[in-house]
Amino acid sequence: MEIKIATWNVNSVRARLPVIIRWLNKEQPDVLCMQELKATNEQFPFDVFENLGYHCQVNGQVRWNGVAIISRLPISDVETDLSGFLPEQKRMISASVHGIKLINVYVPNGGEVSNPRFQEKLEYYQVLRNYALKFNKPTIILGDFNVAPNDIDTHSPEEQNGSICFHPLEREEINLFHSAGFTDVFRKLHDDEKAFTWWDYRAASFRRNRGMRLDLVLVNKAAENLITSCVIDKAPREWEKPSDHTPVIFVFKVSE
DNA sequence: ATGGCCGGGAAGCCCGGA
Repeated sequence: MEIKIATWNVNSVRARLPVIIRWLNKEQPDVLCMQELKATNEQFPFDVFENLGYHCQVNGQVRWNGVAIISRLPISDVETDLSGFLPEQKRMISASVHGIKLINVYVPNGGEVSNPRFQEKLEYYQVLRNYALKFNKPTIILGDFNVAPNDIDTHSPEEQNGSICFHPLEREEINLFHSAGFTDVFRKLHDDEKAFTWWDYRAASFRRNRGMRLDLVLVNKAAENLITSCVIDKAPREWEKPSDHTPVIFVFKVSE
């Protein structure tokens, strides 16, 4: 049996609802992890997704942030507390689906490198890593990491080096995930493909393909060899009223 | 060749995003 899982920063679940529905109908994922809901739990359109056959687990807040897991398979062991870190910012929801631990994250952007929020962003990676290491089962951290890990993951590495989402200190945090046993599965399966998941709304960035690969799927050793594919679906970035991010889809093979 | 956006909540602007 194969489970099709996706991650997508939708940039407002309410503004994006027609695009999300169209995409679910096209791709038929078993699980979709969403970030940047920009909605409270009360504002989340449960009925729409439930009518499409999805159970919904939501960690929302007013105006900013917010994450959700929707799944056609049963969801259990839901957690929304990331070790007590930044409790007022709803950026994480984890759950078990068919024996797999999914940790859905929206890492802080950090503002500018000079901003105090940048240090908070660096700390977020460390807290997330320690949180992920506590699960003794196939574990997948997926979502918007707000960093392009390497030169190949951004449009102009020389010009962007040191700026937000491509700072050496941020990229080093991704290396520390690797040291902790987590593999960037898209990069493992496509070692020389320059592919992006985000393009700025401004400056015709999508048409000029000035993007970054900010949305990652990191898997531990117990999960690594069970993933048979991982692709970036650029299609919904071309649709009317798109998110500035596009989905990353992977397939997980399970027994029975 | 170049680059001028988008969303929410409160209010007719501001903050945040990356």
